[in-house]
Amino acid sequence: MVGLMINPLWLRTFRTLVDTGHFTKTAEKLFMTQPGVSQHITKLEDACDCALIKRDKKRFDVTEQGRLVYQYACQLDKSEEVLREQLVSDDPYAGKCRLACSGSLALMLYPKLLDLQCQHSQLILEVKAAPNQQILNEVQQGKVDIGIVTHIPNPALFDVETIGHEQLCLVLPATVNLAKVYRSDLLELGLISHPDAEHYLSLFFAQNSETCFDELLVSDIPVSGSINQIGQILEPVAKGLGFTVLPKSAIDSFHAPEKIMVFEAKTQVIETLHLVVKKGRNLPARFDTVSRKLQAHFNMSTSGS
Amino acid sequence: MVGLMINPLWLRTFRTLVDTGHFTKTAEKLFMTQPGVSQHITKLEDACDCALIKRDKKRFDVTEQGRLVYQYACQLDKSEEVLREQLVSDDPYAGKCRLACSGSLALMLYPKLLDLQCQHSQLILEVKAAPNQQILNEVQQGKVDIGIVTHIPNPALFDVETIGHEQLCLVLPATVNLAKVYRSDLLELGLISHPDAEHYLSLFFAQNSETCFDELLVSDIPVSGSINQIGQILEPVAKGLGFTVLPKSAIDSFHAPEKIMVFEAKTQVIETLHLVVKKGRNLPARFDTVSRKLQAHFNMSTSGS
DNA sequence: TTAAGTTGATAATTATTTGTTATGGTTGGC
DNA sequence: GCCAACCATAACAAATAATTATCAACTTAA
Repeated sequence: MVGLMINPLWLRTFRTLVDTGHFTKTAEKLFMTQPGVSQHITKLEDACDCALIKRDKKRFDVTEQGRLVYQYACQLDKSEEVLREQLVSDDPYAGKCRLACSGSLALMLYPKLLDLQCQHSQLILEVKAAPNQQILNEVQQGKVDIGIVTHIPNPALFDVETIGHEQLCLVLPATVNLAKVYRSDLLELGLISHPDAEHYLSLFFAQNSETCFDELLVSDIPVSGSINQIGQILEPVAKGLGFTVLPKSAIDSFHAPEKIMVFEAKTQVIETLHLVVKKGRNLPARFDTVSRKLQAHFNMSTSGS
Repeated sequence: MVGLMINPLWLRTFRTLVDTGHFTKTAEKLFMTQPGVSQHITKLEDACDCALIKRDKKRFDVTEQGRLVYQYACQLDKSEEVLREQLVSDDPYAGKCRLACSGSLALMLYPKLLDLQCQHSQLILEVKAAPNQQILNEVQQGKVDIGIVTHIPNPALFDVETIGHEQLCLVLPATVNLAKVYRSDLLELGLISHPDAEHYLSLFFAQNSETCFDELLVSDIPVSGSINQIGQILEPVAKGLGFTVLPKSAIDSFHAPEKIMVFEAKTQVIETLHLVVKKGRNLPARFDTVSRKLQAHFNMSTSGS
């Protein structure tokens, strides 16, 4: 490791030295004395470990390395200016937005968000599919900026806002083909599990406990398969290997709907979606843009269905 | 203007602080004391004129601005590393090469040099067409790295190397169509001038003084037009508006050769091409690459014709 | 709840760095 | 050849940075 770091002050001096071609004029321009300029150049040359100018009598030529350093100095200047601009301006259409949500939501939302990114190419969207608890953790740790979860978290740690609803459906293989589904059917088939399966299922049972699934516990159901890729969850179901629970939106996009059967529950199981942000964090303007886009989506889909 | 400049040392501290999440650990890692870390962060925040971390009891969260500055720090780190690499390595296939030569040479050489750039995309070629004297000036001032000129300049100021030859030709409108051209013809037509026309013409007269152009002086010839774009010089000649002198290579590429007539002089007028570099400047390796390419071109064209 | 042990902020002091003045050696113009 | 301009070096003063010492707030464990 080299002891010296390149000091931007030296770079500024070097830059004006190259521009003016005179040590004395550089000193004047930068409101410093001539020996100061000499010293800055010496320091910079030490830090770069090479000659930046070739001193020839009274004149000097910029060396090859000097040119590179000059270029670097210009670039640095520019970068810092850009940074300063970024620091003060809160551009609603530029910057990175990191969102975490369930796989099924990601499937729905990412295309919408990419539309937004197409309109504003400076707006970078990063969507991560994760189970509820992980979303909360990552929001808390600052690994993502906003999360969408299905139950209201600790209000001491998060700022929460409701943004939409999702209907949960029980999906079985089409081969089952029953008018009514009993607990024995589920126990026989087994669950095709996924990151949110247990949570969804417990909601389902809770709201339908007095119909066909009397007193069924999630822990009673054997797991007959598992996959954490939203697009593939229904594959084993279509093959008759088990059942699962998923939001309606995720089922609608399945490529072979004739091979699965969606069970119509007595009472619809609706899950509320909450936008969560780490408590006390005031997000920059671009998150409003994204948030508005999300809300537009959910308003449209609820009024549309 | 903001008083404080962003110090890379503060940035390094900030970066490790964000990475570790602890002031104390940062201090250990950077072989400094804990108050030093605190001070660096404070300084950096002052320089950025905004909070970079949000102190919450013992923990802290990186603010939006903090993220930007962190990103900036990483970028800076990378840049400096790249610079240091560039400073030590003398890559024969990367960097900028600025060449100045006559317009006709540029016409010939630039495509060849672009071939080189296609092979090595890091090698940036900048070719500038200029008259002889300007080339020498710019080489001297360091505005271009190498020049190609047609007469040997002051050896105290330049390092010179011969790299090739060019035949000069007198070009007249095809309508003239004479077996022999006399001084009166030239005086009547007038010269279509271009940056090197006077120089070329004086060479021509000097070597053919005892044939048809007895004692003709360049200053005697009226100028009937002028253009500094090599590709367009022959247009007025083709239209019968005047004559000019050009290197053979430039004439060969004219789109309407039937409208012009190249005068066959008694003694061929050959001009020697010299590669010039500012005296004492030792060029980096990439100039060897370019120089070799140039030499290959001239060797090929002389052996080929 | 309290006591011990961390952790980060602040103040005071010391060390280092930076910038200035003073000075001298070359160079180039007249 | 002399004078003025220019840059380098040295010595010193000013400013800055790092350290030690200390304190307050929180965490953990008894």
